[in-house]
Amino acid sequence: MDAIDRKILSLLQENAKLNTKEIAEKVGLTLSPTFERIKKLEQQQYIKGYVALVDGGMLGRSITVFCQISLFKHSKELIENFKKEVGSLPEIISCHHVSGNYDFLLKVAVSNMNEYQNFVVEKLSVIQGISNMQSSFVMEEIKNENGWVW
Amino acid sequence: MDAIDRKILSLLQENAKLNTKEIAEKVGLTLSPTFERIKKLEQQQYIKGYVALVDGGMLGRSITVFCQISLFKHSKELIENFKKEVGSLPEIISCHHVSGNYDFLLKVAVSNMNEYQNFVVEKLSVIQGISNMQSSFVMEEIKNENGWVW
DNA sequence: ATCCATAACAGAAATTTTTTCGTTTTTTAA
DNA sequence: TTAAAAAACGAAAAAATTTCTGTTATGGAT
Repeated sequence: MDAIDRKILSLLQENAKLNTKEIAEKVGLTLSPTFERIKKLEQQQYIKGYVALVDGGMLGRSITVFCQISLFKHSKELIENFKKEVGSLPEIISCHHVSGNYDFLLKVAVSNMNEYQNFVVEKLSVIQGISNMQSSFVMEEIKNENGWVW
Repeated sequence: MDAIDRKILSLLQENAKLNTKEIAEKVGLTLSPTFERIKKLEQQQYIKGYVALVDGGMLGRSITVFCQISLFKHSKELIENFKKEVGSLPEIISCHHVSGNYDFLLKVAVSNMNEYQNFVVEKLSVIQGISNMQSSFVMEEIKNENGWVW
């Protein structure tokens, strides 16, 4: 893992459709060593996978909400249960267990308010152990990198 | 945009390395129409791009923090300035302008506490207009989909 | 029922990309 | 300084993808 490897990661996390030749040019190597480096980065799992970025808005998934969740108490049982439920709800884009004023931060995406209400009332609030919930509606996405290399 | 297109999006957002042949099999079409559909989805920007998912932890980017930011007042000038500054800070993975108890939610990734302190003191707090800041450290990432199709 | 437009099909050709391999260069350590 | 290891190189092959045909099927509208 040297500077060239990082450069390769940085390029691929921007645009995974770059082919080996193009990457080779950009990092200043020829095809073969570049190819070997990429394969190695994949094998070693520096690269976890390749995905297409889909425009949620174009599919009508236009409302995004961040929900702060607090549990009654921090028992292992409640936490494990909460994690399990989160995994099964497709409306939940991301979920982080955090320290601080609340316990979990959810990012939720739905098509409309009705769907959001339904999500909260029927799916989220029925999870046991939740003591408090606070929603912040996203008005604008200013930045959303998926990159970790720069 | 029909059910087959959505299936294609769903497959590609999981794994962009699937080739046309494999996708064709999974959606029950042959190569040519599948190929045309994918190209169309790209042209119409349902697919915004293809990226490699890089393991931040393996690169030492091991601390993730969510920061809630409040501004003194919601003037256009302050907001525009804040957005501009956010764009130039690579530690900020994402930034959303939200409604509710605070104005902006940042996701920040750094290598260690020292770097975080430096980020807060030297880069974030110097942005004009910030009245309040609250940090929540991520203890566990329970879910982090980049998908919008299911 | 028939026509039209759209979508799917099958196959082949052209192009590009990936992969491999032997050789050369560079780096590292003794 | 020299020997061993690692990395880079260049070229060729193998494989896969893209692109292009012309044909057939499907679905709606008249």
